[in-house]
Amino acid sequence: MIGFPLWGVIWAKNQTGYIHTLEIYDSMVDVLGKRKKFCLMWGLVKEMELKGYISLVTMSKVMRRLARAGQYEDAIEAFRGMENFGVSKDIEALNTLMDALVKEGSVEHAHSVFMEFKDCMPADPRSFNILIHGYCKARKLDDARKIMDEMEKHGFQPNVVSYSCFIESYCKSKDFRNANATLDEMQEKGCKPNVITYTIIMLALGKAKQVNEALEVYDKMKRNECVPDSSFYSSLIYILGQSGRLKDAWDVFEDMEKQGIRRDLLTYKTMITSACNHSQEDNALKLLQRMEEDSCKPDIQTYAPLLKMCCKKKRMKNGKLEHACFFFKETVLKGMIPEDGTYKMLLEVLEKNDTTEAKEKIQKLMLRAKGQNPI
DNA sequence: TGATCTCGAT
Repeated sequence: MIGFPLWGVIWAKNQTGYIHTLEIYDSMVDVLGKRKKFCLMWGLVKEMELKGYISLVTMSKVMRRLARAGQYEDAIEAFRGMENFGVSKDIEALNTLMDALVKEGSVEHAHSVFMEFKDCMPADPRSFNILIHGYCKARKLDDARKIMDEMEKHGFQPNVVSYSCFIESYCKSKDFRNANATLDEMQEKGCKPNVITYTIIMLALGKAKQVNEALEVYDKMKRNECVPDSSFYSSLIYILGQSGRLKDAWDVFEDMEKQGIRRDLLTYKTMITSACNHSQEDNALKLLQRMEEDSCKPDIQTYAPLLKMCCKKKRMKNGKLEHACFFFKETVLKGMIPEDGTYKMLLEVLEKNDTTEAKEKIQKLMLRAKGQNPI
């Protein structure tokens, strides 16, 4: 019924810890959907139905995968037939469908399905925000505003999420004047911006090379007694690193502990990338060690900048080359596939240095990485 | 809990 590699995935997941049978089934549905094996996916859903295993989580995976494949109508059909599988077709389920349609690129389908069902299930603030998000993402601000008016007509005040969507849209088009105007407007209406709102503006300003303005957002946030989180700090470190203020980036990184904010994978990745971009190899390596001690598991993007930094040095000394090979090996041993570009770069350097043995090792590792990958 | 996220070179 189900191919062998899929069981490999389940087995691998089980190795990482206890998973409830239900979760195993749900993740199988997700994997089949990811591979676009929709016939098998539906077969599994039917099997789950007999065992009474289907929940909204299952159906949301089904709808999300169908939407991702561009099969929007099929995703909507899955919602229509949801009750046949014993999952209630309520506003929560509709919101899940709309969210999947919006995130996979069709706010139009989300809107039409909303119009179809709004009379039989009362919309909640989330329903409206999902559509506002969709239209803002598609840069259709007039449509987003119409949804916001509709939201108010239904007796819901636009909240921090609604406003943040508009702010993000303005930021994407570098219209910081309107982004700030919206920030003022929401406060006038008694809606407090939160850490996500501030992160959106600060990061956008930083990316637009307006570093001082970005740091002003940080001050504004502190004045409004909004507490930063690890995502916010990661964005701040990113901006400081990008603008060449590596010392400040390090200060923020070290300060997090004092503020009682845990450094997560993103924080480490950002700091490692900053260190690599400034060719601080030793510090980058120390960070890698520190993150392991901090029980933070590196992923493929953690090694990419390290590998790149090592390969970049055209006339690489032996020590550096060893490091590069080490990062490559770590990537593969952790079950990830190094990027093709990095792979070619490393091979090129090894060739120049006339190290055939190491080159063969890397080639073998790459084969292993590709063969090991079940998806 | 609906909104943010580090992927660079073109």
